[in-house]
Amino acid sequence: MHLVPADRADRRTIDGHRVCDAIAAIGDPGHVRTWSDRFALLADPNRLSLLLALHRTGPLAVSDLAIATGMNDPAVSQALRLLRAAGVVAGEKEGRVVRYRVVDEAVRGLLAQVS
Amino acid sequence: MHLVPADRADRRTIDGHRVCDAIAAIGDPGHVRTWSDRFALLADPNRLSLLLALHRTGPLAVSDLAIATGMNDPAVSQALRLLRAAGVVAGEKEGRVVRYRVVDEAVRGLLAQVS
DNA sequence: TCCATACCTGCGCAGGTGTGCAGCTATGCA
DNA sequence: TGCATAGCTGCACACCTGCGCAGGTATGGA
Repeated sequence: MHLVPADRADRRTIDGHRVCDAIAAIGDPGHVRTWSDRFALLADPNRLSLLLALHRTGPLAVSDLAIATGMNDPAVSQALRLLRAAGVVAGEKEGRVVRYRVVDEAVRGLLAQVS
Repeated sequence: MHLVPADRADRRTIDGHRVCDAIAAIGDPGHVRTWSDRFALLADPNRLSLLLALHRTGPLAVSDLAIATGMNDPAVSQALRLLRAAGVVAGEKEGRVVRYRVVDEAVRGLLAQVS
């Protein structure tokens, strides 16, 4: 199998066959991108705190999240907007209170690994 | 239990008791930081590609990683330096070839979730 | 000794990201 | 109707990060 793209087929390899294995292991670039984007959402301490709180204690209001994390309201709001745009959390409006929860299965799997 | 720090004890809560649950759920800030740093290492498509290649095909040389990912050598080198400084990968020198592998258990767990 | 190779490092730039501030919208109650 | 509260948004700023380029170090062979 020659999985090496033509534009770099002339470069010297150390272990030629393992290069092909590596390319197969990496797989679809779009898929890799999807996962790196997911990891990026968890890469901020504030966002990770929000997600851990939501994941382990269930639906929470924005104000309560702000108090629990020590962030101020706009910061929480913007973080949740980002997470909502990515489909990681969803908010349910009850009167003037919005309670958020984690809805992405892949992210829940990652949060479960945070011991 | 009153887990809310004094500096924000006067703020209004929506669900008072759940705030305490949330604070307990978040846990030690240092621990959260450790994990967000870990996620940050996986948040770059190039670094994630390198780690997936190393994780699924075993030890690989820098040049081969460069060919497999389409990066050029300095970029691979710098990425590996970052990962090595974080204790995620380790390199073994054989002559003038350095083969890297993933040595961090937590990261291996995360990589295993990348289906 | 000389050279090619494998890898590493420093530097500078472009691009993205988190945050605070001020102000806006919308809901509920008196 | 008037007001306080919950939440959202826009903007400007400082900060960080990834990358390419050029050049440096170390190993192995002619």
